[in-house]
Amino acid sequence: MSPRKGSATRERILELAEAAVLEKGFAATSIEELIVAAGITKSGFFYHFKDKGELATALMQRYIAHNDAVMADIFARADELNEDPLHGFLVALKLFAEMTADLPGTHPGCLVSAFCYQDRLFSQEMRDMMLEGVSSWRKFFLDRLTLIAERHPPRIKIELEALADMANALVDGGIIMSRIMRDKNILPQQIMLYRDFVRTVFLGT
Amino acid sequence: MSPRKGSATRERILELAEAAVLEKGFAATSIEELIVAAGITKSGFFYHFKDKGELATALMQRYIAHNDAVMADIFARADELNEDPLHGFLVALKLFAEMTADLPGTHPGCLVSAFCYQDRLFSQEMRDMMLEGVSSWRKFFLDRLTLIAERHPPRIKIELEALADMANALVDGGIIMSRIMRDKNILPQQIMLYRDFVRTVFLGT
DNA sequence: ACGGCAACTGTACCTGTGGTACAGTGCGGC
DNA sequence: GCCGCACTGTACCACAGGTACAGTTGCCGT
Repeated sequence: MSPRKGSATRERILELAEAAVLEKGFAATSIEELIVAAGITKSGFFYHFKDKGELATALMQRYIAHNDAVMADIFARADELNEDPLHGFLVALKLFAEMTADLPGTHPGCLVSAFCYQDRLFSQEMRDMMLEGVSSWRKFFLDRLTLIAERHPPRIKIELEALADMANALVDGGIIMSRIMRDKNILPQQIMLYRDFVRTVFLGT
Repeated sequence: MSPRKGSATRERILELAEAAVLEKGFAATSIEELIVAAGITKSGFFYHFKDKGELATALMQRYIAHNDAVMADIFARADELNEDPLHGFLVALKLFAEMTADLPGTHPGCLVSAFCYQDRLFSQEMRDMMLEGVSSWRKFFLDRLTLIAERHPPRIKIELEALADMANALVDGGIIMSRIMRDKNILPQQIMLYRDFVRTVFLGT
């Protein structure tokens, strides 16, 4: 998208904006504060983004790409150490839980959750991106669960699609709970509970 | 037309506001549109709420109270039919899942989730109310799970507090997934999955 | 060395939303 | 008949988002 040598400014704005949006919400994040923090002018901002909606779109694009990369990395590391897809999955979930537990404060938040209750503020493109992102995460988990189910027949009747969605739901829900209860342990705890459930489904109690 | 004392208007504003806020977000809901829909003037609005923040607070108060009532009702109905606390819990979860499945469209949404990513917009009072509400839901589930664990020793090592939080996380996460995927079945599915997990924890596979 | 273009700055001005201030009004109950 | 609740009407303000557009700066290829 930027064929030229980089506008580091654009990236800096996105970085600042993501932190601000996750901390206090999109509407409460003013362009004014972003340009002050980034050390540019209003004109400079609108040079990079034609309006606030375009900032949101860019933010989501970046977020989904980054998230995909982090996920892929965790699962790759876990799989290196494991033959069995189930054990690889369980290790990955543990790594993920540890990663979120090791964050200095509570998890910064999920942009998708942050935007989903205000999506009328944004374009259709935004909604499609969110759908795309979540669908790809679902597919990622579903593929993995399907592979696992081949080797380890589920001990209870279960929809693998729903079990895949559960990971997403529990992470987003866990972040929300962490924020509201001001307790950073809730998210890693919920991830470990999901892990317990998956293990139980495929290995029994 | 019996516009008795006590302001029906205030309630009408809250009703309209809740629907609008859940549909498109708090920031995207203007006072202007609310007063047009409610058939009052701006002055009328500010007679009832000193500012938009107070509307938010009233909205949350109402939401939590309503939610508590619905929950209490479901569990009361489920318990009427069951001696065993576990079976009562499982029946209640099924009733809850059916209730959400029977909604005409997707679930209208959870105000707590909707507000949690923009809580800097609101007062400390707001954040305390949300904490209070979620804490009481946690306690509600935890008390129940504790009762269950006395009769049915858990088959796997598990923190009952985390299992209680899981219900909240999964509902909020499930609603978010339903919205993003535009699939009203995800929420009831996730509730049933939680039910499967609880059953498995206390009864085994 | 020079022209061109990306990446800005500066100034001016407009709109919508939230919010304040306060005087006035209709009507139901005592 | 008059008190006061639940409003209406008018006027006015601040600020965020946004438009418009002319000007500036510095790196890049030729």
